[in-house]
Amino acid sequence: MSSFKGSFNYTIDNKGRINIPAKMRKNLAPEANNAFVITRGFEPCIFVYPNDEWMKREVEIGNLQQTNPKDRFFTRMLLQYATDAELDGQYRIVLPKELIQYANIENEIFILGAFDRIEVWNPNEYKKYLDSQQEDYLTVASKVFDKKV
Amino acid sequence: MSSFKGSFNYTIDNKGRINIPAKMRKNLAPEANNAFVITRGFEPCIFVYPNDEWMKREVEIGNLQQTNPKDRFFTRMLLQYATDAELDGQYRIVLPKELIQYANIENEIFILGAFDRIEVWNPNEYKKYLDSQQEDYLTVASKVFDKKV
DNA sequence: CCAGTGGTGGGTGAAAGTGGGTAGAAAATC
DNA sequence: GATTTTCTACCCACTTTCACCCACCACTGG
Repeated sequence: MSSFKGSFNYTIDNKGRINIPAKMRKNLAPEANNAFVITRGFEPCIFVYPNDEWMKREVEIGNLQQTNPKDRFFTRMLLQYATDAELDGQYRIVLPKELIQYANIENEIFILGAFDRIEVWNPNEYKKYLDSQQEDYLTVASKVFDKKV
Repeated sequence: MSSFKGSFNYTIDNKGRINIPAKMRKNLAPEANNAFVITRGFEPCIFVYPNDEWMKREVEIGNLQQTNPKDRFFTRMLLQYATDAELDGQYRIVLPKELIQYANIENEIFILGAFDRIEVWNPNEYKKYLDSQQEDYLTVASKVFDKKV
């Protein structure tokens, strides 16, 4: 199982390539085969799933009721923007132009390890996102880390 | 299970390396594999979790619902500052620059065993913290030491 | 007083991050 | 269907960073 953490300030070149940080490569499951599925994030950012984790999402999609309009819509949204990608010789992947636009990405990028996926943000968008949230680190951490009673 | 106690006045070198005190190394669980996860503390300090203890935190994160915006926020907050680290040949780990800044660390450090984690402080920040908390010590102590009814 | 462990400092080669050229494939145009 | 244009996968090249190695001193226990 792949599991990512940490954040990195990197750049994207004019071919749309981004480097996958070495520390994240180390946390990549062998089953992922250095392959990823790139898709639209829920916020203005890009989600990069390693293959092994994406497979789990596909199973979920398979369980949806395709006769249910809401389920159909969700399926389309998720799959419409999904692209396969593989690491090149320098451990980079190419992000689709469409998604680069969607995430408002220009030159600087903020790469974030988010457990089962890697997220790619415009650093400013990420700041905006953080500012829009009311809770601070301490509150969040104590909710998740404190022993349950 | 790893469990740490005691405190030590050490130094950090200009490469950001700190020595893990020998006494703490002895309390390191074999399952930790001499590996740690370093992350932001609640106060201006750095938390260093041995791998075995960090895994327990990751289980909590894995239980979050990634379709829920709040849970996504939690995931990001908790993982953003986390970094893997391993002991080098001299039993040291490298602290990320970002966290060194966050904790206001310059040259001298104060290392504190805090049960399931190791904390790294700027000694002055720790003094400040103590001064602000002194009166609470007895309150908490009674929780731990007094006989339960 | 000596040997071994513990803490600190620094040099260096390999790895990581970044940029760009090019040939062959795919697509577009005529 | 031929020709041109656009892409893109695959190289190669450069700079910076960091993991690893070696070295040294201080202290401690026998």
